[in-house]
Amino acid sequence: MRDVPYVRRPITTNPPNSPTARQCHDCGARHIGLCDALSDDDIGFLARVAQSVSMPAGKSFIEEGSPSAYFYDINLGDVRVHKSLPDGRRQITGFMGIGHFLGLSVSGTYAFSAEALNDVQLCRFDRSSLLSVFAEFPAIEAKLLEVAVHEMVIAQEQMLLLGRKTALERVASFIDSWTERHAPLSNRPRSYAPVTFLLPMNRTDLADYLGLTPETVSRSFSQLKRDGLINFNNPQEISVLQPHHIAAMTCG
Amino acid sequence: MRDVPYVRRPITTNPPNSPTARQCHDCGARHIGLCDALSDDDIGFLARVAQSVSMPAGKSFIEEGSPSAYFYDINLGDVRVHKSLPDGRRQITGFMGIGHFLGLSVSGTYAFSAEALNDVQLCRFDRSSLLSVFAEFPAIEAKLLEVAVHEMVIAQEQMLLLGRKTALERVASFIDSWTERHAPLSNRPRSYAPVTFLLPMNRTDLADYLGLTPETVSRSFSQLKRDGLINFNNPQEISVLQPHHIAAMTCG
DNA sequence: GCGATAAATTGATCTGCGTCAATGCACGCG
DNA sequence: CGCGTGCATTGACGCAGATCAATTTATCGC
Repeated sequence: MRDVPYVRRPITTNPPNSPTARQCHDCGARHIGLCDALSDDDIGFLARVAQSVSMPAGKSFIEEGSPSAYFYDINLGDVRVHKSLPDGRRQITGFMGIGHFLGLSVSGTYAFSAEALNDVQLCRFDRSSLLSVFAEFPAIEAKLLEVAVHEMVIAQEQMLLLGRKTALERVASFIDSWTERHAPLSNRPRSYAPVTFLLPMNRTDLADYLGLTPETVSRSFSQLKRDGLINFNNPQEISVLQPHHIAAMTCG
Repeated sequence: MRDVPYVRRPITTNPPNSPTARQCHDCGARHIGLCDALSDDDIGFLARVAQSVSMPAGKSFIEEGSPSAYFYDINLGDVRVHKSLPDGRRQITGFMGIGHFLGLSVSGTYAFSAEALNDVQLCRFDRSSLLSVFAEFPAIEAKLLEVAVHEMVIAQEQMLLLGRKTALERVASFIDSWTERHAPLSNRPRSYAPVTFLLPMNRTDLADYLGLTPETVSRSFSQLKRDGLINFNNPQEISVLQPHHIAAMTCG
């Protein structure tokens, strides 16, 4: 535990379940998102101040309004982020996967809630540890800014979707972005080849993400099935038969 | 022009209309937003690499999809930021005022357009200048991250509004946030006192911001008038007669 | 494999907001 | 001062998507 190869200065004692540098090297998020900004040498420092925690499917680990004690980086699994109104209406603001960070806060309390969609492994930093990481690695803070700017671009696209797109366009936009997530155009042997993947969220989650009802999401899926653009082997497993047609329906 | 008091190293020659350090000191945004992160001594550096530019009302100065050559900080006036679909549907993602920054980009092209709502003065940095500012003042980059995180919180609130609020709740939310902008609770003699201010945007802009039509915005305003919660001296000048009632209608 | 349970789908109906159209109102200009 | 132009408001009507309800399908424990 103590023999991490590259410790510049002591910050805190190693928490009991802290990952070793080895663990960081093997981490699913090693070359995605934030950690990609660090060299193999520097990654050891991170291992000193990070705690590895896991969450069972369904577990809520960030509560809107509670003190923002921790900062997280997703190592494995999928997470649902949302805001709620007092009467229970819910808006899911994003589905986060491996390499995404969560929990930065200026106000001192979380502005959103987060739940595990499936079994999730997280890299956890407490507030003070995070500050020491920033102090030691300005590259991390710069990378974080870069990521935040990118999140902002995605948020603006989602506002366009929620404010101005039709139900069918919303569903098509969702399918399109998840097709891209699972099979980037650059990686596809033929750009128009069908792609099959699993959706970690249910129809209600999808509705709360797209500003619709579960019924309307289902009807839109059915229409796309009827038109031969997609197919479902089961409600979780979607086959995008005509990715380019779906992309054309997103309206930008 | 050349005798700015605090130059650490030469970066570029001074552009012809660069503000002097004096100008930075007198700037409307000196103690708002980004520049607030700098000391009086350090602000001179900024003056070396910044250009002061002004835009007439209605002028578009950022075009979605064009190369992100510049970064802006608003010194005076109001700006409308939006994204569009190919068929002309528009979503305004924000109305920015003094001290707001605009134009950070990761991809190299702007993800949104921006127009002056009234006569606007901007502090402009080109890409390379901005990088030199970051290198010289890590505090600016840290502050930028803080601001970006805050923007993200606001964006998530807007997604909640667009996805899940009724027309009346959307309009009330807008009035509430602009009441807060013009007369923060902390500054008000009595928290429930009426507040009057000017709206720099028209009903169509408002509709494109709230995901509604101008007619629905107008009808919602009329209902709030009928209920005695607001009044209009003219379509631009709103009096919020019962700020606490309006706040209660935003539903969070 | 077989029932129990929850989720997804489909159908019927309703409604909030959009659409279309007319009127009101303010400001600028000859 | 009156007229024209553009925005805001108000009214009448229609429809996309919500709501309510029934049916089908997937999953899981036994």
